[in-house]
Amino acid sequence: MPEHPPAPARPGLDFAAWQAAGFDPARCPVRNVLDRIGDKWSMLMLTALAARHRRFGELFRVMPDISKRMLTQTLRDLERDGLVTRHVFPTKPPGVEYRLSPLGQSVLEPLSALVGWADRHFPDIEAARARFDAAQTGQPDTSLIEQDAA
Amino acid sequence: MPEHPPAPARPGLDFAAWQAAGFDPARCPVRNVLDRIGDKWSMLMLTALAARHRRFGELFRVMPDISKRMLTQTLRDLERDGLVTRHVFPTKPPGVEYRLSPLGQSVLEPLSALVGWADRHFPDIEAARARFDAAQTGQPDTSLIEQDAA
DNA sequence: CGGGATCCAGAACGATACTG
DNA sequence: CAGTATCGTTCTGGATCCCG
Repeated sequence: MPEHPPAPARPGLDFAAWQAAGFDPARCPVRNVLDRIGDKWSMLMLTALAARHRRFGELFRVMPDISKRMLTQTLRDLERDGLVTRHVFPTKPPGVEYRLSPLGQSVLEPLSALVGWADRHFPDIEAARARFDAAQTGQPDTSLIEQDAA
Repeated sequence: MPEHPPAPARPGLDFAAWQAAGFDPARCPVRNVLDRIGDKWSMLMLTALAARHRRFGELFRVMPDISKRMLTQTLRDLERDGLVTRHVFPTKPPGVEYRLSPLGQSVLEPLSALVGWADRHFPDIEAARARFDAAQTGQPDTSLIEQDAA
């Protein structure tokens, strides 16, 4: 395999125009959204709430290794961003239920695309990591040095 | 049940089956992938390389507020995972060029879906944040307390 | 049961200086 | 030009205790 062309500018992607427009580092939507769902638990939380609403305690069973602190905080943050709604039942021991809002439902679609990609290509990534790490401990493998500049 | 249905289990989403299968917390593909592109710069880096390959110095211009350290580290991590490839030209001052690998190209599609969602719904999120923060500083707004348990 | 408050360890990140 | 090395800071998240 010689090498892939210098990036064919795939159709349907407006990345070029998007980032060439010169974004403001601070109020970039991608930053804002990624800072939310990019943390350790938010994405898992959204998938946990995708099928149906859950009680606080239920979420512990679904997410085995989360701490109570992070469970609360993640839910608060998602609630603040309008992705989940909180419903309190003033019963004997109080019960609290969390649901995805319509906005939260709408993020499931792009999210499922990413999850699907992760599932399909995770073996590739693991293989790439193994190759890379092996190349570091062994000889540097200079086979991909180019011969001429652009 | 008078309120909106308990999550209609949207078509095309296998979240229920996926997370109900009882994932292993450690080797969960989502965790692994999110730990990579979920950091501060990886996603921006991928979009910067989407249109065409770039030199190291070019990436500074595209990403105004990244530090040299993080630029290097992010590129290394992406290279390790096989998403970008590194091409060295042994010219007078050495030149290094970064490209998306085929694997890296393939992630642009789910990524663009997420970026598109972020762009479209960012106003909604900002509005939700404003509402939430206003409710905290003002009176707690108990209007959404339910009247009966499940 | 469903939290909040506090403390602390480690990871992520930025700034700076030095190198081939 | 394209990094590496080191340091210091900030941020994240886990543990623990307390409360209605």
